[in-house]
Amino acid sequence: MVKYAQVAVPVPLKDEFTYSFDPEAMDVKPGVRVIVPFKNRRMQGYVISVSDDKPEVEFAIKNIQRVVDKEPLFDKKDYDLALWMERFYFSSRGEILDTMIPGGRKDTSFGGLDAEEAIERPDVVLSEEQENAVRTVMETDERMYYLFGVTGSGKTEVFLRCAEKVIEQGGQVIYLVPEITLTHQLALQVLKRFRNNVAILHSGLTDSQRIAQWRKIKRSEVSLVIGARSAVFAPFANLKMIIIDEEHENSYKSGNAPRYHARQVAQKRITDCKGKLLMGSATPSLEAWHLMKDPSKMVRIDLRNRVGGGSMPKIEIADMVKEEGLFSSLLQERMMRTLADGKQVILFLNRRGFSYYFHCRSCGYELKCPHCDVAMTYHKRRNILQCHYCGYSRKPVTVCPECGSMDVMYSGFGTEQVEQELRRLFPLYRVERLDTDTVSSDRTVIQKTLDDFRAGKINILLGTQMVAKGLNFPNVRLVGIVMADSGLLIPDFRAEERTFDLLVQVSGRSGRADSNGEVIIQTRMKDNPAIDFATRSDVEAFFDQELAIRKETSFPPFSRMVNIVFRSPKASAARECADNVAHSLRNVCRNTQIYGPNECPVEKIRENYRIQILLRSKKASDMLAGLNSVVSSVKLPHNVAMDIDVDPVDLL
DNA sequence: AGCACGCCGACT
DNA sequence: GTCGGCGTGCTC
Repeated sequence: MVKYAQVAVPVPLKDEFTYSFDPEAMDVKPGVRVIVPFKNRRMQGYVISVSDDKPEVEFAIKNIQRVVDKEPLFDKKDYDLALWMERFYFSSRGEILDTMIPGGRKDTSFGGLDAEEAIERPDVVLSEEQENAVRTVMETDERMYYLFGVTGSGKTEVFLRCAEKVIEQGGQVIYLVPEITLTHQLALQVLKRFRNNVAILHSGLTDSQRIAQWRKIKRSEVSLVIGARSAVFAPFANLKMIIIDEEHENSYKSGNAPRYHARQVAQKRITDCKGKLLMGSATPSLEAWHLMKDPSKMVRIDLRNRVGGGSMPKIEIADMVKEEGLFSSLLQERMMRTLADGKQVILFLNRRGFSYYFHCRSCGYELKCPHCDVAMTYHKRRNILQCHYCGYSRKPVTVCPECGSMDVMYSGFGTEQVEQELRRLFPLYRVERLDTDTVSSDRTVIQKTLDDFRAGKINILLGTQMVAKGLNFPNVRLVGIVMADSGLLIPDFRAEERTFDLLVQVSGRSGRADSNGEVIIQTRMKDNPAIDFATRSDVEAFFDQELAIRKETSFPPFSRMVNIVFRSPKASAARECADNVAHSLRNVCRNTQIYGPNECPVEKIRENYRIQILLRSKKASDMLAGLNSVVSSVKLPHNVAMDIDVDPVDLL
C-alpha cells in the first residue's frame, strides 16, 4: 500500500509538494517533520495532510526518505496561524513553519542562564498601585491591557502575579521579553517562582533542547513559557494570556522573512483563543499609545511610582554646539563629583568602534565599504577598518586611496574612542566598556562585567544599547548620554520616537535607589522635541504631540505602510522590476499612496543594489488586496529578489 | 532560495 | 579544444 502526503518545504514558493510513503514502513501524520528529496537535494519539510488516493498529477511523485518526529509538532490550529501569517506577511507557509517551529533555522534568543544561580528573594509585598493593576487585569473582561509605568515601577511583579492567577485558573501563559540581557535576571526570577512549570526558550539551547521544550509545551507539561520574539508561537492548547514586556522594543519585529511582529501575532492568537493580551512599557509604541486612547480597545493602567523608593532623576542638557571634545565641562564636573562620592557612572553611546568616517580634505573622497554603501568604522585596538553591515574589514589607510593626499581626516567617534578618553581623564578609576566588540569573543563577558559593576569593582561603565535597557544598579547616580543626536539624523518617520524611547530608558538607569539621580544629555539639537520632552521627563506630552503629528501627516498608526525592497547585484535589473511592480500597483491599488521606486537609504548591501517602493494607505484592505494581486502575478528575473515588509519598523 | 543546465568568451 | 561566466527553469 502507498499513501500520499502534502508537504511544505522552507523555500519561498507558495506550493505544497506531494510525496508518497509506505504506511507500513513509516508513521507519517500531519504535523511531523520529514526528510524529502527536493530537486537534487534533501530538505526538511512539514507534513500538512495525508491521503490514501493517488493525486492525478503529471509529475513523478518521490518518496519520503525519513520521518523525523514520532509525535506531531503542530496541529490544525498552529497551521491556521501559519496560513494567517502567509496572507498577512506575504511569505510562504514553508518558511513560516520553519520560523514557528524550533529546529528550523533562525530566531529565538536570550543570554544563557544557570538554574543554580537563582537568587533567593523574599516575598515581595505589592504596592497599592500594583495590587490595583493586578485586580484590573484579572477582574475585568477586556481583551488588551497596557501597564504604563515609569522604569522601576514594578511592572514585572504585576506581570508575574497575573501569570500566576491565570495558571491557577488552569490557563497557560506566554511571557515575551526583548532579546537582551535583562532577561537573564528575569529568567532567574521566573525560574525560581514557577520551577518546573515553566519552559524557557533562550539562545543557549541547542536545536534538540529547543524541540524538547516545544514538546513539553505541546503536551501541556508546563503552563508558562518565557522567551524572545518567536516564543509567541509556543503551541499551548489552552492559551489564556500573552504578556509582552517592553512592548515598544523593535526586536519584536523580525528583520527577515517572514517579517512578522510578535505583537501582531500575539493579538491574533489572543483574539482566537479569547484570552488576554497584557503589555507594558515606560515608553509605549505609538501604536499602543493610540489604542489606549480608546479604553474599549485597550485598557490603560498607570504605575506612577518607583517601588524601590528612588525617584525620577534630574535631567540636564549639555549644549555641544558650545563645547569642544567628547565631554562637556558639565558632564566632566558631574562625573568627578559622582566618583568622588563613591557613586557609579553609566555612559551611553549608540555607536561602537573608534571613529566611523574617513574623509579626504584634498579631493573629498569618502572611504566606503567596497561591498556596501556604508562608511567603514575604524577599530583602534584591532587596528582595522570594518563595515558594520557585511563584516568586511581592511587595513586602515593613512593617505587618500583616491588622490594620495595625506590631508585626510577620521571623524565621528564611537565607544572605543570614548573609552580611551575616559581612561585619560579618569586614570584613578576603573572604566569598562560593554558593546558587541568586547562581548562577541566570549558570551560570559557581559555577565562578568555586570557582576563586577554591581559589586562596585567598576566605577564607570560605558556602552551601547547593552547598558541602556533594564539594568538596575542601586549605586548608579549619574547617567551620561554622550551623543543624543545620532538617531535623529536618520531619514525615518520613527526617528524621534526611537530617540525619545532611548533617552527615557537610559535615563531610567539613574537613581534607582536614592533620590538624587542625575542624567546629562549631550546634544547639538537641544530644541528637538524628542530631546526637549525627554529632558522634562514628560512622556505623555511627547507621545501626545508625536501622535498629533502622525495624524496630521497620515503616518502610522493613522495609516498602514508596506515597504517593498528589490535587491540585485545589477542595479538596472532591480530598477526595472521595481518600475514594473510600481506600475502595476498604481493600476490596481485603490486609496493607496505609492512612493518611488527610489534608492533605499542604504543603496547597496553585500553587493546588492536596493530599490524600494513605499505604500501607504488609510484603507489597508484596499492596499493589501492590490498588493496581493500584483504579488501573485509578478514574475521576477532570477537575479532580483523582492522583500515585502508589512508595517515596517524601519525603512533602511 | 538553491542548484543544474546551457550557451558564449579567452586561455592552457 | 576546455574552463567558466551567469541567464533561465524547476523543485512533488
